Amino acid sequence: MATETPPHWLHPRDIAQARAAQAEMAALLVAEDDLPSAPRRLGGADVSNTRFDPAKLVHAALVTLDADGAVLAQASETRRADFPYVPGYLGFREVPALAAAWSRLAVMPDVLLVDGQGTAHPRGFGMACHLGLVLGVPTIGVAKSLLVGGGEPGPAPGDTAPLLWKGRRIGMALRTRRGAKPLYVSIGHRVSLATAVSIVLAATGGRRLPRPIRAAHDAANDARRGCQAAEDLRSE
DNA sequence: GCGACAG
DNA sequence: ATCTTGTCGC
Repeated sequence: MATETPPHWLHPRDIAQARAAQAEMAALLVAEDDLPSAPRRLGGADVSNTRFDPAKLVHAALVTLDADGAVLAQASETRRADFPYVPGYLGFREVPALAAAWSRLAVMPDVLLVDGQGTAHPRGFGMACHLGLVLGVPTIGVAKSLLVGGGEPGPAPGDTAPLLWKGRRIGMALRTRRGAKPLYVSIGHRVSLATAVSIVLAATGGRRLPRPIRAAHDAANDARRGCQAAEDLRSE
């Protein structure tokens, strides 16, 4: 797995090359469990953006939580996005910064929950797959809305419904909280869908989003605000 | 050709 | 993703 990373896997010159890179990478994904058994250290990954930002900065953050949900470590990386936001190619915009942050994370998690799709993607290669493959780490895609496909779970927490697209099961729609929109869980890398759903559900502290995702979101926002504060001081 | 479209 | 207060409901 974690061998070398061809340049175009992180920095394709255009959409055509990005699409080809996704096909190359998708062929290397592992869809079976290849991670420690519980209790596990769960990681979270997310990116924050500033609207109308001419510098096009992406603030990426990673966090590692212990079995009780306490933050054991966190790392963030801010850099200019060298790829635009294009639905279906989010990995090329966010993975480079996340990978940089990963190298500075003091405590490695056993599995990483990524804010975005895994295999619930037009070509079966969402950003959770992208990040997992580049890092060689088990990842789970946790999306708040759909990119492709559909599926409506029952109203009770824990209810699921297959996320179907073109006759294929690409993930699972999961109700994590009554009255809240479902989450769309899919495989990233080195984990099975059943395990992914189990982990996400267990990490929900009565909230809609699993703890690692919330913590990563907070960390990414902190990184963004920190940069904003620095910019403000510079211009005064 | 007409919509849809993770973050 | 981001801009934002109050407000409805458990």
